[in-house]
Amino acid sequence: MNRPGPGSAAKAAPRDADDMFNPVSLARASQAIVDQIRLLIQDGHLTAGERLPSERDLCERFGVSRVTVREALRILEAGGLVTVKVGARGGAYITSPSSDRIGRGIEDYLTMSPTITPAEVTEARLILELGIVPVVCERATEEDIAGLLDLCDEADAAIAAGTYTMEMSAEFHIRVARLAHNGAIEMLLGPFHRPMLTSMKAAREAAPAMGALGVKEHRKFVLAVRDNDVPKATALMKAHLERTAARVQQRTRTSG
Amino acid sequence: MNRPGPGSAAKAAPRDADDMFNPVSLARASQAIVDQIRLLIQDGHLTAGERLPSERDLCERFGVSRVTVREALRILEAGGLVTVKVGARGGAYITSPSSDRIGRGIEDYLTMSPTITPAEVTEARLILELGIVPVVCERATEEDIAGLLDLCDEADAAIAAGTYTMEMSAEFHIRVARLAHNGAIEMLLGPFHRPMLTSMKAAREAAPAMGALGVKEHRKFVLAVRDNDVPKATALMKAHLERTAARVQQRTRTSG
DNA sequence: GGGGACTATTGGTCAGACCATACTTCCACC
DNA sequence: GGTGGAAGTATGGTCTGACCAATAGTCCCC
Repeated sequence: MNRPGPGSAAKAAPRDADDMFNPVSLARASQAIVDQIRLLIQDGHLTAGERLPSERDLCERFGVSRVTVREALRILEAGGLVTVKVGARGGAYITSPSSDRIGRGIEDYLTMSPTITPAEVTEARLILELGIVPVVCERATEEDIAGLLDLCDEADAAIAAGTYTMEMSAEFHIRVARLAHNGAIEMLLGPFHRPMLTSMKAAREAAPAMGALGVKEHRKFVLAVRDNDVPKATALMKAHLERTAARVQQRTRTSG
Repeated sequence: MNRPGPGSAAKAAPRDADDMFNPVSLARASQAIVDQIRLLIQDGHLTAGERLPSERDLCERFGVSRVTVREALRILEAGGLVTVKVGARGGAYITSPSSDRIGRGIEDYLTMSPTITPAEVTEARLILELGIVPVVCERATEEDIAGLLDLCDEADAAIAAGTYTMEMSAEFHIRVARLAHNGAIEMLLGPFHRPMLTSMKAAREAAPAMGALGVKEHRKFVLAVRDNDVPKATALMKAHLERTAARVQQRTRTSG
């Protein structure tokens, strides 16, 4: 492998006037590789399940060292575009981003972006959870309803035993979201629950009786869904979420 | 630095019974570092703007080589948790994930997940865009309305000149989303437009007159928002989006 | 014919080195 | 004394060559 100077490998290497003007390559070689592979995936030249050449192969093809290739793979892996397996027949396999991975990204954003207030997060969640109610009413099956009611029963038992947690409440909402039978919605809504949880845990300890009320509201909502009563179900969910939101807001003193 | 064998640096190194049972460390040292730093950020020990030690410092602290530290930084960078600057006073700075970065992740997911059909994406978009209408009506200022009307004028002119593109349509919807004045919603809704675009571009060429109708609908929607007529604005947007969705569905032959 | 050892492939890591970049300091010159 | 450029320094970006660890396939022996 020719070596035009380690640090300038990512550069244009303006050897002469012939290839002097076309380059404008990125600052980082690894990023350039990521962009290339990313494009190949988007254009369908690489599809899920396919296997990239080995790292040592990619080195030669891209004309960079293994370190650089590996950094590119780490970036792609972090984005959920490939998964890397070790051992013979191992390597980087093209894969579809998973809901979990994207969800964690959204979660990070909701949690740590300074420009987003808890009030905004709550509002966004409200819009999503209310928006799916018609879809949920339309698509919920008998088993779905029964499953939700079982969950309510468990929650009641937990409250009686004093073991009810916010996780169980979140579980209910996640299950409801799943009834929309829409992966995109499930992916968008999932990340909202974990951050909520942390900010609500303390609140619940201050007012443990609220949990019982929450479960009551959950149950009434399920019954409305069973009756296919969209307006009632929407109103119930709205009241439930807004009451919850008020508690969060009370604690976190948001500016919104 | 002691060197217990390169490949086993990430392992538990079960030297004797004393520390034999606590480990269960990750397969990859770089991932372990990512998890550690991630936790520090979440727990507030590292806040946005702070600077991590230099790569060479981190090597010593974690007891790994620079390659490993760098891979960890690439992963964190891909997740938008740090940005790396070069030169003196450079290094890894803790940063909040940007809307763009997360948006691209969502976009990847919507585009490439095999479990998500175009119909689901369309439905999710419908729920979001309809859900924000009340908020938009409530918060839109005079300038906001004027800006949207200007955009409609430009679109009309472009149609007359035959230069109207789907990008301009998407721009309208993005601007509307921004009127919700909610960063979370903007972040969630943004990624929906680019994938739509690609699947709609061809459709428009098949029916160029549709563009004019779309702009008409845009304008009527803006006027409804100006009048604070939530039901009317919602109905208009619903009809507009469903007509668009029908076109997409017609082309992509989704199973949903 | 089946099970275990061997081998090849491939990712994971290390060590040390060099270059490119950007900030800091300081000195010479005006 | 102020200013602009030159040298110094800290830091990321990359390269090289090597070894270890994990895994799948193969082959040999029982």
